[in-house]
Amino acid sequence: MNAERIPDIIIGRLPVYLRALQRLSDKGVQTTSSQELGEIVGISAAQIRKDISQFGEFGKQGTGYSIAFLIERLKNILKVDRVWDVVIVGMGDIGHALARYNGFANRGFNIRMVFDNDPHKVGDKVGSFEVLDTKVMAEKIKQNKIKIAMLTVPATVAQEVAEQLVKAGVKAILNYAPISLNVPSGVRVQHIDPATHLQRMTYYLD
Amino acid sequence: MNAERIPDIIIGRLPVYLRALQRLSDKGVQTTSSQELGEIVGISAAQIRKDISQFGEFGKQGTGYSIAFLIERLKNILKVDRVWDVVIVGMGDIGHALARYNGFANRGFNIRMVFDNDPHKVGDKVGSFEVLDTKVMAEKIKQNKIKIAMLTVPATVAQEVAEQLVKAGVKAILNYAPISLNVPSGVRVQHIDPATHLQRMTYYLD
DNA sequence: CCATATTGTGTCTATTTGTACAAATTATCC
DNA sequence: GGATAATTTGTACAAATAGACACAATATGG
Repeated sequence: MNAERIPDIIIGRLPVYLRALQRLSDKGVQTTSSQELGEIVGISAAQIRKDISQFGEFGKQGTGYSIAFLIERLKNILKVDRVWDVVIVGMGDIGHALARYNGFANRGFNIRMVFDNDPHKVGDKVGSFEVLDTKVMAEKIKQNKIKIAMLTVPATVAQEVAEQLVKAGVKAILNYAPISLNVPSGVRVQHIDPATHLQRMTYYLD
Repeated sequence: MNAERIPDIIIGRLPVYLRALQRLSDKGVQTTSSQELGEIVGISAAQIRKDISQFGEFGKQGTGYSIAFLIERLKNILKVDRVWDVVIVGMGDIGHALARYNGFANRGFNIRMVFDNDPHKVGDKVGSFEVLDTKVMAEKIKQNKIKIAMLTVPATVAQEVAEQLVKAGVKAILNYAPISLNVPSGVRVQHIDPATHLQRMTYYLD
């Protein structure tokens, strides 16, 4: 294992490899090559070999990679060989969809609690969760030492809520609000904004 | 205007700048600087100046950038100075949320039709849309010359549906299914997968 | 008219990707 | 069963891309 700092761009590709490998594994495939994996995820074989080799020699010349082993290593590297508790803040349509999504469990995440500030929603059931009041959010997050939040509140309050989350100890925010969040260093943010993603593609259309 | 090919990494930042500028504009601000914009979006001022200057000299030394003008230029560059028709395929929770989301209209996109293959859903109303049968999807897309689709179907059928979309003339797909889509060159794909985004952050947590 | 602000860009440095190949493994052939 | 061909990794090296830095040139404001 190389002790040097790994560039974030490589870290960003690992979950994509992992997802493809898990899919292969589910189909019963035992072994793959950088070539095959590259074709699946649309990345050059050399790139994949180089990315993986940052963390050790996981492959075998002539044979390729054991899928089960590589999955195990990637999960360990990405720290998803454990289960992370996650909260969702904002029970609008997107919050609803995320709360009911069953794709988190086998990828290292457990939705633990969901919050909203609307008195009409607090107490409602969404999926298997009872909506909790944002007033008790900081307290609950601290109590349960939760480090990850998905933020699905309106843009107007997103920055403010993000600050509450950070203050309560959250270190990673998946932000669905269409604004750039400002957070202290040490806190990671990923942005999901469909319009932004679409605008990134229209440049290439006629 | 520079005629050279612009790197995709720069194109990817422009929608983020645009979003921040529109937010400033909504607040009534007239002028900004690379410095200020950089603080908002978390990118260095030099980077922003260089990105913008790829397309022309839009700023003024000593003063900064006229927000209205810069918005206009960025919209033009990203080709969102027009309105793009978009279809949504898959009326599960995420499809529902997108169909009812009102954040597309003022960012260059008009949801035109929504599809599902479930006979129980076809004919239902979702937001202001009547759910159409996937059987007529290719035909409708061709008829209306639609170039952009949001794909919110289960992973098991996502590749297959993507191929139908491409065959019908779609050139840009926003993919919510947790798989890497394989599409011909000339077709753009952006992936939105919350678990993948979360896994990109857990690496940095303790 | 001087102090301050701010752009656009040339230069340098760092990062990222591509290419090629030795080394190791497996498959095939006779 | 031994020789040969085909795979495939990990990495050294080269090329390409991206980002940081610095500053001349220009604008504004008292």
